[in-house]
Amino acid sequence: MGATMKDIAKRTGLGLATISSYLNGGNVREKNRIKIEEAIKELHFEVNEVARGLKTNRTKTIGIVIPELNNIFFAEIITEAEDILRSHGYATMICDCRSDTEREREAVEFLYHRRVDGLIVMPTGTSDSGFHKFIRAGKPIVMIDRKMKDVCCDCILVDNEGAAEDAVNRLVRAGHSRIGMIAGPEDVYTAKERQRGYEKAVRDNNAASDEGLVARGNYTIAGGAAAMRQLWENNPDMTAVFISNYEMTVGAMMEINDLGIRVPDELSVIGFDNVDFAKASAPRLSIVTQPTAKIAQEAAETLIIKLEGKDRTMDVDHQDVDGERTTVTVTLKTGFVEGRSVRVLNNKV
Amino acid sequence: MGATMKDIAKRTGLGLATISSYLNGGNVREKNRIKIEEAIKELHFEVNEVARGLKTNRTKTIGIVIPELNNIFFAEIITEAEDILRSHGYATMICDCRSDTEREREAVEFLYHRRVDGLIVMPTGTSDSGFHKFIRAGKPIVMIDRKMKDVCCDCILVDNEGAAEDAVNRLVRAGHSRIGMIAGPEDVYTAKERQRGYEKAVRDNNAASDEGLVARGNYTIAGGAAAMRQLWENNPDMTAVFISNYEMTVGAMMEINDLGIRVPDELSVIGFDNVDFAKASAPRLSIVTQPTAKIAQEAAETLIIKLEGKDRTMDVDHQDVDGERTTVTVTLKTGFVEGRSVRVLNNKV
DNA sequence: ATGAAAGCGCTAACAA
DNA sequence: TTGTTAGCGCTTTCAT
Repeated sequence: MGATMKDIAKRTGLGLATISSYLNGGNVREKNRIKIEEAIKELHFEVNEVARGLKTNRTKTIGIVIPELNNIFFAEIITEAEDILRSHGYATMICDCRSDTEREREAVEFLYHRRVDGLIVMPTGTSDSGFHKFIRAGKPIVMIDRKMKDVCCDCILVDNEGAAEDAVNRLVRAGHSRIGMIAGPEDVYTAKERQRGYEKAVRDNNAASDEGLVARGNYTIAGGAAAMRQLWENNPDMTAVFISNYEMTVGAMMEINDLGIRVPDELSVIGFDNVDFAKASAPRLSIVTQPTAKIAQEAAETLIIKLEGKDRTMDVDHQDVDGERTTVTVTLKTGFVEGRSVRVLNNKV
Repeated sequence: MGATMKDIAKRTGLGLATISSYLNGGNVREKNRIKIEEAIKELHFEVNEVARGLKTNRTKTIGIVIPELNNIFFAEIITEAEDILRSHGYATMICDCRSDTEREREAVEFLYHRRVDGLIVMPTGTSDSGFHKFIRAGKPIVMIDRKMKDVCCDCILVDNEGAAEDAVNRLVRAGHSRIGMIAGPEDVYTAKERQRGYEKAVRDNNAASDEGLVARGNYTIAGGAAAMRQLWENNPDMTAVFISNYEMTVGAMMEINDLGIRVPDELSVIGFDNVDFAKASAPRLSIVTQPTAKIAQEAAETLIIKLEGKDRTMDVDHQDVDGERTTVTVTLKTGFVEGRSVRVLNNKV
């Protein structure tokens, strides 16, 4: 179909190596450069990245594995990461595994077959879904949001514990002491951390710490709604609630509306993650926000450095005990957007 | 790194062709089949899709170009499409062009270089962003959501006009006659269609049709908010409003809350697209919904048929005047989710 | 059913 | 700097 380097060589009377050198930024005599450029234009030549990939054993493609693409938190990260990667010449193959461990394993396998150069993963399960294959092949992995003990790779995390602690502290400073929490699944890394932050703040402030004040919502809308109802029914004296992810925030708000609970008069609320949703709620919700753009940026750049710097970074002090390159764990700070969903009960503030 | 077909050949004492035949589902003597399978297992052989792609000139990869990935409507479509494509062995390369025509052109170019087999596009601009290259190369394109006159490809559309008309008719049947609309950008296909539907319904029902009843919100949250304010201030007698996409629905709700407008007592509202948001609003919003899964399914399947059926479908009655394969345009029906945001003013219902 | 060999479009080592 | 040549791992004739 399209013209090949051979065609350019023939057309210009030059050798293949010269064309290749030109295409890869090597030195070519001015005169020849012009000839080549003319030929390229006339023949509509475009490098065949597939052939190049076969030869170099690098596809310039990154695999991304995420739990849910139609989840604003993940989608924002992907958007940004894809943008950065593409600007560096990397294509991204995205696989949505619908929060299913088995699908995650399949996706990793699929991407391995496709010979992607590296992986960005927000792991769903706690077990190795085939990541070791990549590690063994010397292909870098960056994990986002969750950390896995037995996989040696870079991690970009968020200070979930601190975020939850801060949210609860705000409620305490506003005078609340019976504060509920809608927690995520017990087996999810971020959920555990957020719950730990809540518990720490409750403890440190001598706030009420009944078991009944924590309801589990499983990070889903329906779960958030059910948890909200449960909290409300079991804790007549609860004056505030902290909801620990976006989906559950949506679900809780649905339930709050259905139950006719007045926010913040009857119940103060701090939610999670989605500024737009928070603003569109009545009243505007106070929420913890995650630095999605920053996460994506760190992930993409970490990966690119590993990929491009392979030759340079092999000196001794960049290696760890196993002789592998050192891995980095970055923990980013969360933000907070003030709304009108927290009632001030006293003047401690 | 990994084992190649050659290794399998050596190991089994068979020829390359036999291995290839086995891998591609050809006939292989039982005895040899077993030998091959053993060797594959022992050597951890995995087909190199890159090499295969170079040889066959098919990468088994589909490019997807969308305006915004962090837009729930598009994200839902992508999720579903990616799933279907992957189950057929196709990888997807997603490019988010941030609703920018120039970025869209770059993305199409990028994907062309990557030699993707086909394209799924939700076009941002009105001009050909390099699609002709694909058409010329015989690579199929499926357009979603918007149609472009000068690009010959399959289209999966939604009955936007009908959806808007239906929404307004519902308001009319509830007794409203001064109905506002928050419209999208003048140059966007779907926006024009939705506006046409509104206008048709207004006309057919002899409802008020002042120019001032249509405000333009540009499909953004901020735009929706501004448009809502404008409508409210300029139309003291307006009793209902139809908002024609999701982002503007969010923006309008923000503004409605800020202005303290009571829904549906003071203003009836019909929004667009996101069921979760609609349910989490107070009161629950009535909205037009789009069949995202169906759209994705139609798009993915249309593309796969074109791709796999290339040899079979070349008979005469599948060709159009240009000698190209016929193109299909599918128009899907929208749905409607009833909330509590429409006040019934009479008993026409 | 199987083997031998050519070649997809590119890069890279070596020679000139 | 430039040309020659040998593969990268696979599919695909063409024989056998």
